[in-house]
Amino acid sequence: MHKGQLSKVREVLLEMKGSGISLNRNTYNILAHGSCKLRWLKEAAEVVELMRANDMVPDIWTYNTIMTGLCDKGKVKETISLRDDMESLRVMPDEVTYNTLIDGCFQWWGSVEAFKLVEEMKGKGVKPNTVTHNIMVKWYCKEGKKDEAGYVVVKMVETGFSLDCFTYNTMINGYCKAGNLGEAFKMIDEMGRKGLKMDTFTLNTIVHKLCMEKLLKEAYELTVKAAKRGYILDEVTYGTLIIGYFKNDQTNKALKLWDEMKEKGIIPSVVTYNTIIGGLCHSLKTDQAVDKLNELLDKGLAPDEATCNIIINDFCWEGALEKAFLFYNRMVENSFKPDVITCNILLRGLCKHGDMDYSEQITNFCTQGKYKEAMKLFQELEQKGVSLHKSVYFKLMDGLLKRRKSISKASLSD
DNA sequence: GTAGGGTTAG
Repeated sequence: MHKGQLSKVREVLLEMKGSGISLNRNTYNILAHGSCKLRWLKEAAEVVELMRANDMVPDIWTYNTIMTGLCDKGKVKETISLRDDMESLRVMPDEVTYNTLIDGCFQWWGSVEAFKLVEEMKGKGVKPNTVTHNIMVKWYCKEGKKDEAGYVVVKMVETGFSLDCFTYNTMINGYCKAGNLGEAFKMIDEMGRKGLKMDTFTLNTIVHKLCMEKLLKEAYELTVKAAKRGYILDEVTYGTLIIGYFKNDQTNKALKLWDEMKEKGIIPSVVTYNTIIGGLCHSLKTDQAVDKLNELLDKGLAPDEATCNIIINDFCWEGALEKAFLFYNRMVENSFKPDVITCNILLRGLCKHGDMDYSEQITNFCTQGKYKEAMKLFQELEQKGVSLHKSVYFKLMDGLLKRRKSISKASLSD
């Protein structure tokens, strides 16, 4: 559904309600779902208010849907307070509620808080299921804690849960990221022995690892073989290969794959557009990158944070810092949310030009994880009226972001 | 009509 269409749906529904036609719960839930998919969180929250104003109790689907939208955007606090709301209406959180919350918590707040939620879940008699375990395996893998991930898997089997494709793909990805391709292939064998067929996710994980190892020919041939055997290649498969070829300066092959993908009728999403735009920038083919950016816009797709970061990075790389900041500021005005990557891109650009005396000291503190000391020095210098290089702000923000502290837009645009 | 796996930017 397009944004315009959903607006229309909302309009008509509100009109119907206004003329006394009552809407049922499903109608509201579909509206909540559509709003979340478009990341219209305010509108999604309004659905609950609307339901309550019409003496209708939102159900578990309403809440779970909205909570997923909130967690995706990092609004964990709001999600938790929604959990309290639902409980007070006697809509009891279920496995889906907790799994959503736990995964969001791992992503935005870190594992300590996430595990508290796992305990809370158990305490309330909601039993962790395969999905809960898969979430834990995923985050242990991301944190490089192989043993802990393995322990969760053992525990899973012991408690009677069978491993599914998600579990295997998570572990295969974990092994690939840890540089252990051999173990990843062993997992694929094990999948087969257990009667689980590897899928496009498995394939893409392996293709990505091969590309990272510069084994482009092997990666490509694997996809050809897989396609012949009936596996579906999707935009991620192509995107992965395209990046691989760009990074190894085989621009023509990358562009050929882009065409091949489109010939197959695969419609690239914004992420895949980002890969081609980034690749073309990397190959100094800025004009062609702009063409692809325009194509993205023509298709009615919205550029995202990564698109902005890619463009800012390209300006910085060319040494066009003014353009980079001009673009950055314009985008911030247009609701672009800079993240730690934006900070690093600009920092790297600025470091090439600025006076690094104090910034180096603060950077050192940050590198050592001594954010308190870094902040103290920063404040002292500020009080003394020492004008600090912009990069210092970015480095500090980087540190603060890494500690998962929230950061205000105001302090970023200083 | 709700939760978990794979691609991009430093």
